[in-house]
Amino acid sequence: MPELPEVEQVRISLLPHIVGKTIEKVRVDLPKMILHPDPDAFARRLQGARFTGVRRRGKYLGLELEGGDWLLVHLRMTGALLALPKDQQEPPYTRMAFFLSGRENLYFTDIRTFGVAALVGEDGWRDKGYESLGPEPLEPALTAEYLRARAKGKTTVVKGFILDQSVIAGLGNIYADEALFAAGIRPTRRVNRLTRKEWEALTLGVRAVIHQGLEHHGTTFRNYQDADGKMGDNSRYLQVYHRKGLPCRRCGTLLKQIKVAGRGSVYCPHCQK
DNA sequence: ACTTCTACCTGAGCGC
DNA sequence: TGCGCTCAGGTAGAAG
Repeated sequence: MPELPEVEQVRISLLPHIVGKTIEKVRVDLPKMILHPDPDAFARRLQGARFTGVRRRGKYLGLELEGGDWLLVHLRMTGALLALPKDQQEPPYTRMAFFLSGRENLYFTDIRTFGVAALVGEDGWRDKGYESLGPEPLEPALTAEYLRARAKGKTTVVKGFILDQSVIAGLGNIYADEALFAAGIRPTRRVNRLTRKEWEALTLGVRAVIHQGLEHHGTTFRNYQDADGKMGDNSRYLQVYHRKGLPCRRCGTLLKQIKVAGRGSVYCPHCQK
């Protein structure tokens, strides 16, 4: 569920709860979510470790540990990291619990169980998805020229292209639709048919919608919440996502929803060409 | 190599 | 109320 702005909000809200805290014990309830090492070694190696920071890359979180190891986390569709007082009941759908020094514990909850975690350290293990991430939307490396070059020789639809995490890190279905609306480009357009001008508009659109999402602490529709259980308020500012059949905020035309690259996609038939 | 489809899960919302 | 169906903010791997 969470895309870049939501994951960034999780990162920020997590910091005061875990930095400086020691992991006294780890309980893994859903072994398949641990990518590396095996769940027993995972829990054992984390025991006694201390959190020193939290970083984000695309939709991945890196929970940094003293000594250089770090915990790679991807929330996928419905994952959440929640910090709660020890005397409070564990949240529903808890898949993993970190019992910390101090007054709180950290819970990895996940309804659909797609979320994953891994311990990354000296043993050289790498996560493929993480390693192949493209540039961050707000970094200077994301330019129209870069996108055009990456699209060279491809014929795929632009919606699928910008959802590809190796092209741009962090866009998901919401912000992809929003970026395409901002750029005036239909999600079904083929990347080999986009003009330079459109690549420019798309680059600006991606930056703008991600920036806006960050400002509003992310978008919440159903499951997403930050480490304090708070919701983002960006949904109020969305132009197309979840607005099928409603009038375009720019021109009044009724917004359409179609399936593109396997994902529900909303667009304005008048504003997007 | 590229593109599209399917699977992985659970729950919410819809029509009947 | 309840059943069956579709859809959901993601991505890896298979199939074409």
